[in-house]
Amino acid sequence: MELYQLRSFVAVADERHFGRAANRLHLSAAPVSRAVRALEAEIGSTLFVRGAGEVRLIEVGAALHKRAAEILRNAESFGQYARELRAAPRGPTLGGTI
Amino acid sequence: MELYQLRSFVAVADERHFGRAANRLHLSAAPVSRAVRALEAEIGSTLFVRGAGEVRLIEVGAALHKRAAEILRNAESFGQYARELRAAPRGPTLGGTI
DNA sequence: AATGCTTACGGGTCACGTAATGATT
DNA sequence: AATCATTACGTGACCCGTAAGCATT
Repeated sequence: MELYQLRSFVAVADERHFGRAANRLHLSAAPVSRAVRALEAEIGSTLFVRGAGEVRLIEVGAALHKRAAEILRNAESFGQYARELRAAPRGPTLGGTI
Repeated sequence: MELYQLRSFVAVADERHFGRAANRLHLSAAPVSRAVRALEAEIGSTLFVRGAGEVRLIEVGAALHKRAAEILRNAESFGQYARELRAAPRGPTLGGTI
């Protein structure tokens, strides 16, 4: 499992549409579909029902959506925090000079 | 930023040694070094001091280590939770039949 | 000289985009 | 017919391992 798969999963879950999810990720629809398929294969269960002109989360997918979104938020927060620390890299190295 | 980079970062931080981190990840030392280097480049700051026969986290690295480990734990938990849900996929689809 | 991190190099995997296909309205 | 997800196909990026380089002890 990799973050790019979770990004596609969450984007589709939010947009309820593979095309819009792809636009949001600056990708074409094909890799988004593949990423979700790969995640579903790894999990062993589908996450969406595709049909009726709508993409909808099934129960398993809805439960995992919250967790996936949390992981992505943490990952984004990680990068943001890192940049903040870089802006203020005051203080000695851990354990003193090496 | 991708999970494989965080895996290398956390492994090196835990082991304080690129070689042992590589063994733990079933990789050679080279890709571990590259993954950490890439993360450091993306962040804009080094994370370790290499030298004196020891690898040690600097302050920035220590702060990010905790966050990175948490992300990896969440990612692992995600997979585990997914398998649990697959084992008991009872219940209707969200919003009823499509 | 020995240990260990890093960089160079070549190869194989895989994620991407375009285009064709299938399914549904 | 139109829309949309999926699959096929070729290409480019990139991650990996091996090997050479460099620093420190």
